[in-house]
Amino acid sequence: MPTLKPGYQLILDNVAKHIQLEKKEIEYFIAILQHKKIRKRQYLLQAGDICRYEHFVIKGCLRAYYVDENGFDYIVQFAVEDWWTGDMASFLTGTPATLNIDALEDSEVLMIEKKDIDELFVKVPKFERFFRILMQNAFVAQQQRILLNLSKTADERYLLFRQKYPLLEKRLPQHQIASYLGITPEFLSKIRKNLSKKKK
Amino acid sequence: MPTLKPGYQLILDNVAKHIQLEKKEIEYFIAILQHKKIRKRQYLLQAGDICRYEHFVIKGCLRAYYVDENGFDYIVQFAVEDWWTGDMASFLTGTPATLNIDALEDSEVLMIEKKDIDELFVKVPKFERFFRILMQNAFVAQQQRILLNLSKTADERYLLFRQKYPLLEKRLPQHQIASYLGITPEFLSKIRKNLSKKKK
DNA sequence: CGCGACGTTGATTTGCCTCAACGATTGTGG
DNA sequence: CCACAATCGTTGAGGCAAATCAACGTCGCG
Repeated sequence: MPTLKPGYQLILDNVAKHIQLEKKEIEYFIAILQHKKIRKRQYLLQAGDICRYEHFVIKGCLRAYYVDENGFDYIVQFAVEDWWTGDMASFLTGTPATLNIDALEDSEVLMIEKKDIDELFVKVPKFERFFRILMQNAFVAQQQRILLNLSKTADERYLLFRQKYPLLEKRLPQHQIASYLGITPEFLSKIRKNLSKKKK
Repeated sequence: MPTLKPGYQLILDNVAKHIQLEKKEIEYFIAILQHKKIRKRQYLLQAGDICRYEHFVIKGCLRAYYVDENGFDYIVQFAVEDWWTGDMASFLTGTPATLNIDALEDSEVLMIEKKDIDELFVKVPKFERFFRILMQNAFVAQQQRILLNLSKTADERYLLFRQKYPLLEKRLPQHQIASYLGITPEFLSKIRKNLSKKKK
């Protein structure tokens, strides 16, 4: 096989974690991928638009977030290299997105259009399995997050976040983490101050 | 076709919402279902055990919940007729469950064992699609719940819960709803008092 | 340079919890 | 069938976690 551009290798490896593809299937899959670069602060999706793609990040970092009526935003997901993102509700039903997705760094994604995925499911049913497994894992992770939000205090959640995503913790501005944890940036600052005190 | 017991018709209708089955496939599917009755207060699954089944509720009402180190419990899901439940993390990985599931009313479920589901996916690949869609919908619902927990106050969440699940709101004891919403029963009581005041 | 993004700190307020006491209802064993 | 306990909801006093608001320091960058 000719060597692929690095991003494409990343998505093939991602797929290969759950299903094995034939050469022909790989070619077909690669052919429906669309490559896109997004500059820092640029939108990949805006609330109100219809989300017609699933996105796989091959470079950089994105955030998916909801903006409430008062203009506050709440991050539902970060997506760095090797992660999938999108507004699933909008994608599935074709209704306007409630989420915004934008880039926190200059980024690149591979996108699959809905009609191509639907066709992919028919032509290569193994992908039904792949996305089922993807969704199951996401489901478990989200359930975990719901439980943490219900049962833990802010500093516990922050510590667990650091533990689970040490790389993200270093890579992201603090106020983005605060938004993900559901607390104010000021309060996160105070939490960190307390923690550094305790360490001594 | 001979008429089926009512619970079986319910699950077939549930499946039929997303995939169409041949007669043979229906028979095969029905054959792997296991029927079980659970009395009120009885466990369907206890934390620490391994969850080997997916459960479909055909009668009654169950709750899936996590108990923290201090003995407080947090409800992650209610399941009434026509809903699926289980501890997905345990089911997928074969590790001990972190969730408990028990019956809030005398209930009945149809269960599918993991090995039978795995075989089902191979013999009737359409079920990959079915569970993919099921998971996608669950994913969207959970994401919604995360957003509500992050962005809304307790009374807003309560009102939205009533709006979304009016039947559950009538059927469940208040303190179970409080646990689902992530507030204390006392505080829910005060919320309700305020709301009834405002209505006048 | 100057401005905007980011983080910190302190004073004050508030949403929700804790604890305790008290009815109402349910259910259960004697 | 009654007595008593357990479950469920309500109410109030007090406390704490986290939000709000405002001021200020520090970068990085156009």
